[in-house]
Amino acid sequence: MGRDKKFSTHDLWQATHELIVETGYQGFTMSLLAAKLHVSRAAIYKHYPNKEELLIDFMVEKMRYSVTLLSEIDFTQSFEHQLRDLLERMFQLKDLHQILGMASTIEDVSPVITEKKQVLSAMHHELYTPLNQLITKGKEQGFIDPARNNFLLLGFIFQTIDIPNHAGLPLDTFIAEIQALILHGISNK
Amino acid sequence: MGRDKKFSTHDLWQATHELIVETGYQGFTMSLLAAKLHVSRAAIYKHYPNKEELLIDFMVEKMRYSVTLLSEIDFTQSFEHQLRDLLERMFQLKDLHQILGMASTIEDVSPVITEKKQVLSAMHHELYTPLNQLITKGKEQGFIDPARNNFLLLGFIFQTIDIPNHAGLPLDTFIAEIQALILHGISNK
DNA sequence: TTTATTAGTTACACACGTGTTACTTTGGTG
DNA sequence: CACCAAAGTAACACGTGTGTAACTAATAAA
Repeated sequence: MGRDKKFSTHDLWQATHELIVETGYQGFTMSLLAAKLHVSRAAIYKHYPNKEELLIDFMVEKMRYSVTLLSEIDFTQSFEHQLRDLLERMFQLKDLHQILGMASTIEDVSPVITEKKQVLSAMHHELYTPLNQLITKGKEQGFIDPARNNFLLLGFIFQTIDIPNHAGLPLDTFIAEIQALILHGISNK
Repeated sequence: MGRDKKFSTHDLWQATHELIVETGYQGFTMSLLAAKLHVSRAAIYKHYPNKEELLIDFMVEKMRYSVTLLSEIDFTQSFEHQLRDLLERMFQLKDLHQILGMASTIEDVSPVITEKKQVLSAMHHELYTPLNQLITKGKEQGFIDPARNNFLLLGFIFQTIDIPNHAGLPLDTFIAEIQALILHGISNK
């Protein structure tokens, strides 16, 4: 019963994704989102009681996808192939990574939000485990000095993913270059 | 003549710096700034006609300092010492780096702003030159493969500076670790 | 001590963001 | 066809941010 919807849940997440990438968390407004969906602001409030709950649900959704994507890596591969596989997957998640970084800045306007922020934070750790496993493997197989701090290596890889492609290299060579930088730094081999 | 000022230009830049680090560009308001200076909002408008001009002047000021600091590097040092020197100086500029990244998001509310944004952008290139010189030196002295793209190496070094120190390492060892990562990546030597 | 000048404050008008309420539209069901 | 329920809209109250104008306070010079 009732009349037809003007936008689906999928439309909503799509528009939210675009808008948050375009304007950032602070610039994200319900008016802009409504405009993107060709709908009045109040229509969105029929589905979500406030902006914060909408955004946190969006992030949980994206996080779920990210965790799945990274956990699907084939661990039987060699260290180097596994690294390459991981990098390619992390590249797919590039803007998600920054979006998810905004999660902590969402205001705790209701207990529901506080709760879901903790869920997100837990999933964030889950996201790191495939990367951690890779580092462990690298240490075992002699690619990485076991004395090295895992947090540091993790941070290093995450930061390296975000290098801007100012040179305009094709994606394949760009990823290959980044892999080389991660493995051997700027030094001549 | 006239009465005593309640805040100096130095106070203003200090408060602006603190506030923009605390709240980010979007969260920066004249009310918060005024509160930090223990002054009414209107008092600041006696010095600056609007928020944008204040922020762009602040950034030009900071940029000038950054360019000077990086240009003071001793180029007679060895490649590795010069890199270390550079890294230490870039660490001093850590929050400045992110602040200056916000420059492009300042709205062009007046032609003065558009003009100063271009000045900032030009100084941004100046900031890169010491780094570029270092890379060139590294290529000449055989530390770096000359075929490698300078933009990529530059981006790599800039990103690496921003690795979060989650492990809580002391600054000295942290910088040393980062230098090692830049030079040789995660690989065992 | 009077006065000019500069610094600062209070109060206003305006714009825009949020969330709610009362109303309208639209489609299936008895 | 009547009417009910879901979906949507318009309009309101409220908060907060910006920039301005009229007023007040303090200090140095005449």
